[in-house]
Amino acid sequence: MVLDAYSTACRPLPRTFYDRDVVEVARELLGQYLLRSHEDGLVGGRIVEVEAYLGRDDPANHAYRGPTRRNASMFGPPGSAYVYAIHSRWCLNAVTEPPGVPSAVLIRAVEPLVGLELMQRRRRARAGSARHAEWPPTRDLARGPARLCEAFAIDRAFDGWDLTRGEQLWIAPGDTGAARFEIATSGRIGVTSAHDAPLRFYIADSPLVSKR
DNA sequence: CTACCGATTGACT
DNA sequence: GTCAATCGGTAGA
Repeated sequence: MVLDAYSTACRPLPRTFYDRDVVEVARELLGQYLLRSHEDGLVGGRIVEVEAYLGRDDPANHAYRGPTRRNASMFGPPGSAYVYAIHSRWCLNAVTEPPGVPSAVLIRAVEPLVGLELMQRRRRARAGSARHAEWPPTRDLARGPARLCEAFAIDRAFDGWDLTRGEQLWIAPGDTGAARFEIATSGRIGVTSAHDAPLRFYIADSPLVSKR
């Protein structure tokens, strides 16, 4: 029945999902669905690329030197969002492990599935008008952590948001049965320290990851 | 208050 | 592959 399928697909992952080792959560977030409801409409897609930021001894983590105003939500409960700005753009993380442990998973790329037109309108709105009508191509709508936030209308207002509420912004179970896809691993993108730590994970055969 | 820098992107060679 | 726009966060005077 359609409604059953819809409500199942939209039920948020529980807090226990996030209350585990950050690397474990990062790998298991691959294949789950990121959803965003808004008065303008619903957008959603499959998470295909993530990075883990460790709660201890990770110099690339924003919380490495202790709590600040910006990283406060990383110290909050598992299942919270940590949204930060870089170069005038927003990026989304899911906070993991018990409160006080500042670990989080950066969502780096989503395969757009629902609300493609709305995503494109939002992306074009920021980029301005001097562009070809086909821009951006569907595969680029949410490929990259800041593009994804643009397409999903995620900004500072969602810093600290409870992703387990199932409202406005949440993550729902996806197509994650064992052996559905292979997970590839690499160093994290863009970081200036701990560049080689194997903490980036992506769906191996996806053409939608932000870099190869 | 000022100075520096970045978990990025888009344009360009 | 290279490079700069652009601005919030942070550290330090």
